[in-house]
Amino acid sequence: MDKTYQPKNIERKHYERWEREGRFKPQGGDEAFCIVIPPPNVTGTLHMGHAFQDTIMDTLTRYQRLRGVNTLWQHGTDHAGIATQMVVERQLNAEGLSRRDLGRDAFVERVWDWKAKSGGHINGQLRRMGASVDWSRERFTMDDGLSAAVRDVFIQLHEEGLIYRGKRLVNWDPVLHTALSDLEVLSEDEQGSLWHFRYPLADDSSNGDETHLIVATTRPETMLGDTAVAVHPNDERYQHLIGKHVRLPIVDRLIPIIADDYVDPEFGTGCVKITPAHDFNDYEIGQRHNLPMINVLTDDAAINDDMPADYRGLDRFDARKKIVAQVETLELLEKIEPHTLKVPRGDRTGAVVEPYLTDQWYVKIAPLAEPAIAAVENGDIKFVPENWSKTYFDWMHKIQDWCISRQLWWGHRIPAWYDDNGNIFVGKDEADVRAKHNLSDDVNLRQDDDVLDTWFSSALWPFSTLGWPEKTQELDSFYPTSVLVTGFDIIFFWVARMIMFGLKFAGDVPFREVYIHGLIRDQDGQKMSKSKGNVLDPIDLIDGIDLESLVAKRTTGLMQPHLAPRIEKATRRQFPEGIAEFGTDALRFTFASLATTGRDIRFDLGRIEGYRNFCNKLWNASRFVLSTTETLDDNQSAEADDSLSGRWIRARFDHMVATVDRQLARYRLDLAAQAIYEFTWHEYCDWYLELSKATLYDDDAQAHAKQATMRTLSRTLEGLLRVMHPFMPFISEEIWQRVAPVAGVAGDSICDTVWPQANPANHDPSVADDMQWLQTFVLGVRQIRGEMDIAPGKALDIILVDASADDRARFAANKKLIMKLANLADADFLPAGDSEPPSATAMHGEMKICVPMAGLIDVEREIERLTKQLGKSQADLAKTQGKLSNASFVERAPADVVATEKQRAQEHQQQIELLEAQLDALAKLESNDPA
RNA sequence: GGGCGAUUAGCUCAGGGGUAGAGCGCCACGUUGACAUCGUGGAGGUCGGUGGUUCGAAACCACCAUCGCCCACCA
Repeated sequence: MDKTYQPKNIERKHYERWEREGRFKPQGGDEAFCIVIPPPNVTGTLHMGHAFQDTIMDTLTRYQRLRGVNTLWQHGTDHAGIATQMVVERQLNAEGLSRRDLGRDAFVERVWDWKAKSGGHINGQLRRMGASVDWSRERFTMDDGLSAAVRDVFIQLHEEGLIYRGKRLVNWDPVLHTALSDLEVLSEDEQGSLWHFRYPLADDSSNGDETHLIVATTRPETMLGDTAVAVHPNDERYQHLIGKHVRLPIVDRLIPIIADDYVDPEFGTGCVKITPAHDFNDYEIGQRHNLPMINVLTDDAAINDDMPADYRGLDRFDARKKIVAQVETLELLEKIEPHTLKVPRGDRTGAVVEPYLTDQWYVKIAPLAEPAIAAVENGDIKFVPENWSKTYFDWMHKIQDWCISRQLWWGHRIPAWYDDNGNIFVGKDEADVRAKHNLSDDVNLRQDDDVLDTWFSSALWPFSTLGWPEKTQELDSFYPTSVLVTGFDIIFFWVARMIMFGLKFAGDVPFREVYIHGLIRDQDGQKMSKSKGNVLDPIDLIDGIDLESLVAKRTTGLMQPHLAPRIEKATRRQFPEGIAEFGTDALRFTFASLATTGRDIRFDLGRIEGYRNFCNKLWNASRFVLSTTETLDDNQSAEADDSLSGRWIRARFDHMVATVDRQLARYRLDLAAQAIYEFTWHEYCDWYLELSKATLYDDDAQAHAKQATMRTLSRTLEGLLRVMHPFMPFISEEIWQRVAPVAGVAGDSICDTVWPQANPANHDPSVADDMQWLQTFVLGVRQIRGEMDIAPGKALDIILVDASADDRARFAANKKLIMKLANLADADFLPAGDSEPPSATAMHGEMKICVPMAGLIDVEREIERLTKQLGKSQADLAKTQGKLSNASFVERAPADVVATEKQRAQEHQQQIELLEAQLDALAKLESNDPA
């Protein structure tokens, strides 16, 4: 083995072999475990969020697989309608073409080409992450099977009246020329203005003094479509005007003054212009009052040809300026106030979205939402952490009908056909429609141009990927799936819709649990984004990247090129040496360690470096184990190490495994990882491995003792590798293949092993006590050494004073171990009657471990050291006595707590006496010292 | 306007009614036969604030402060 851990030498070969040997396929077993991957966009690349999420899913999957459970991690990709179409359109634009130049069929073909060309990229990256998805079952949302599922669902919902077509106000993206669902619209505060316009009262409505009403608006250009002015029904100022009319400026149309509760009399002037075709509230008011709806815009959000000639074809924002100017010219501009308002933008294009009147398809959601709410309420589905269910409920309880049609070309085309009279027929295809409705061939049919929202097919993912609507073996075995691992950002987009559709079509919940993880942010808590230039590529963390390449990567292809210098500067400051190669296992272990219950996760490079070091530690411990084995005979026949340390490490191993089991069951990968780290470094390496040297390097030790030590050393490591494997698949496999033969375990791959089971025989409290005694002894000597700056290489002579029979027995039993770990040259009990030499002292219960000073130790420093300890003991005693002197504590606290406290007081008291005596002796020594 | 979360060591974060934990960083010593991507020892926190519950609160409750996120139609 190399002296240092080199991840790049080991990762690919193992993955290729696992995949070749089909190790990720379901392998039987009565119990089943299934995760469906949240399908990444087919043309996407792996980002930190994916890498994190995939690590969690892979760890859970490999864990279950090792446990002998029939395990499937179902993989696939999403066609991502809008995102993919935009990518390809951008390419076309670069060639000076638009999708309309190509036409629909050619364009869609071109997207398929693009998918074929770049669709595999993220799969390659998933392999680098070690993801053990079953590649043989990979699906794509536009596969034939999945598309058929989409059609079936659409048809059934339509037949049940749960899908309908209607002319409604929708969120219109004027760049993409498509409707968006509410969820695809993001509203941010932006600085705008509130324009106050005077709307003159109609002649018969004014009464001398009163000549106009003042309305306030943030969207002046929509006034062209105003069909009323509304006031609050109880607003005294305007009572007398309700039912009268104003004359709409510019357009010169008479519009009524109506009364509606919606109006807040406190805001602005208490008069609201009503534009039913361009505002969601106004739309509802328009419905209530039977107002006409006047559309003023085109698909591009320019003023349409029904409007006054001066405005036709003007972009909405140019029209706004012109309207304001004209209103001012007409002396109807009361004032302009600065105003902060929410501006709705499309989540993909960033374009300001317009409420726009169009024909769209909708899912009637309430009947689907009801059982979906119940499933979470009654515990059929559990959110982890639990409080996300509240977020889910909040949204589900006020859920609106879902607009599912998109005016795109890339996606599942809506299976609806129209005849020349506008009748709608829904079916699998044209032939099916004709057959179902007895339409003869001379009836002209035209398929709906729209495609479905991508999330419509995503909603079917847990069952469509398993073969639905066919009744497959996979559905039978794996549905409902075990757990969905996802971020909170798509609870509404995806999780809720899967629950609704799963219950409706697959007859059960799609998953038993939903594990919601946090979002990966950068080290400052900023969201990672290209425009901020703070993106880390998981693959760069695995392979490393030099500074120049990193700078180039972060500064090319920016939407706002002017940010490049700033990004470059920040990157050079943060990564003066570029990014080192950490390897997949270190990255995965970092993600596991960060997988806490919080929402945000700051990705700190220090952590991954630490876990790379951890890998190296494991690597070298394994080198030690293997190199030692070489020098020994075959140890297969040897009994396990039955000494104190051997029994102790086995007990600690069991304890660690139990912790990992417990924490994985509750998705606390961080605590599971911590238990592995702690055991590996601080128990196995720091103690057992060092203790083993006392036997292995001891010329006097019996051969069978060495064999036994060797056996426990190698078997513990082998078991540890199995526990590590779900977290760090590569390094565990690499080392396992070398260690397994030594540990007497057969198999070609660590994937063939089974998860370790605790052995109750390993639990012996006396072992823990004895080991604790040994550790305290060694630590006592080390502390003197450390605080006195005695070189670690200097072997010490010590004298043990006031040792009890117990101490003597324990010392005798473990003398060689202690001598080795504390690096002692000699250790003797003080003969009865002798007085102890001047020493630095460690208290071990009632026993004193004395390091004679002779030439080594400074009296003053020892006094200082013990005084510090004394102070601490005194403070502790005071605290304990404070409690014990409190009558109600003694009376009301549980007996065992009081007993513990009493014992503590006694121990502190004893420590204090010993320390005081020792300090006394040192003080005398010092005063006698002529120096 | 509703809802959720956070506030613990210099930094990143666990924990949780019974004497405050980890990793990184820091200080000192050290190249002893797995590992300097290391070893040994050490320093460092009145657990955001104020009240309350309790024998006991960093933990539970209330309020407050600061920060963050989600949802919502105030023109």
